[in-house]
Amino acid sequence: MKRTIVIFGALIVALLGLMQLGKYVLVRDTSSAEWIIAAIAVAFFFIGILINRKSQQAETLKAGKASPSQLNALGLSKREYEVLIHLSEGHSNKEIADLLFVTESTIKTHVSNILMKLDARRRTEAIAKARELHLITQ
Amino acid sequence: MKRTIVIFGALIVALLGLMQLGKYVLVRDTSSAEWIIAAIAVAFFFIGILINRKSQQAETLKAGKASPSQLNALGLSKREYEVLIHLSEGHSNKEIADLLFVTESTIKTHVSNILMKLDARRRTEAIAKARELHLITQ
DNA sequence: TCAGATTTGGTACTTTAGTATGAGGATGCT
DNA sequence: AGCATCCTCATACTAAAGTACCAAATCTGA
Repeated sequence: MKRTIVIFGALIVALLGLMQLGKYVLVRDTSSAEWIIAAIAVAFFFIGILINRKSQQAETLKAGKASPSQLNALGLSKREYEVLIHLSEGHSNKEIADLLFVTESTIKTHVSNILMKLDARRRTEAIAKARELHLITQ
Repeated sequence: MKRTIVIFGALIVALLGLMQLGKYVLVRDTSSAEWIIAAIAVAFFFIGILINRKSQQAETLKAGKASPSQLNALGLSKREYEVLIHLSEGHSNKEIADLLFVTESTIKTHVSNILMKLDARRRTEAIAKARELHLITQ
């Protein structure tokens, strides 16, 4: 999260720098100014998507209702809990990977760790145990 | 998804329009050009957030859709329902087979039928849907 | 700032799950 | 008795899941 702020700050600085550059370019060549503005617009468009994506991941965590102490007792990390939630929703490893913007490999690692920590041999057993422990609501 | 493309296209057109406007403004006053660029950047930043949020809302909608319950309506047989219960308890096909004194083959057939009738692609998805339909308690 | 935990990702396998298809016996309804 | 449905089981695959190790980049708490 800290890194996001740093990156965003750097982008602001970069934008200001571009503006200083623009002072000399814009007055001379109007057609190239169009491209610079377009680039800035597109860049910020995607930055908006990225930042929003980050914050929505945080919301997903808050949505699940498990106390940090509970997770701590089991040794489940934040990310692992997040995967566990998607698991209980019936998603495949590939689907979870796409939802969290990582590879299927990563999800397999997380799932393996979840199974170990919940002492389960299958994802369905992990879901059942998580429900018993009230890690999952509904 | 089509609408997203249309919206994005409209934004591009709007950007081009702004540029045409910029041709007359920028060349005259350089300091105001900075503000225009900043405004465009900020605007696209939030547009990025909005579009991203729209697409995520659509996914959420698809996920939550409950249809009329009861076994009969779904066409689930008694035996299939029995298997479904064991499924939700986290048992493997082999374990369920032993619990019900039949072969794993038989359980596979039952599970396949359950998946078809619940319109699920995985046992975990079937469990999630069965829970939504209150076929499974707790 | 440094160690330990977390997150991510890969390769190479083994094991379960799930699909498609067919088929015989049991059951219930008319 | 006849027909539909259910339950059972099998074979032969394909597709996911899961295991075991390893490795590197990040984060976090002292």
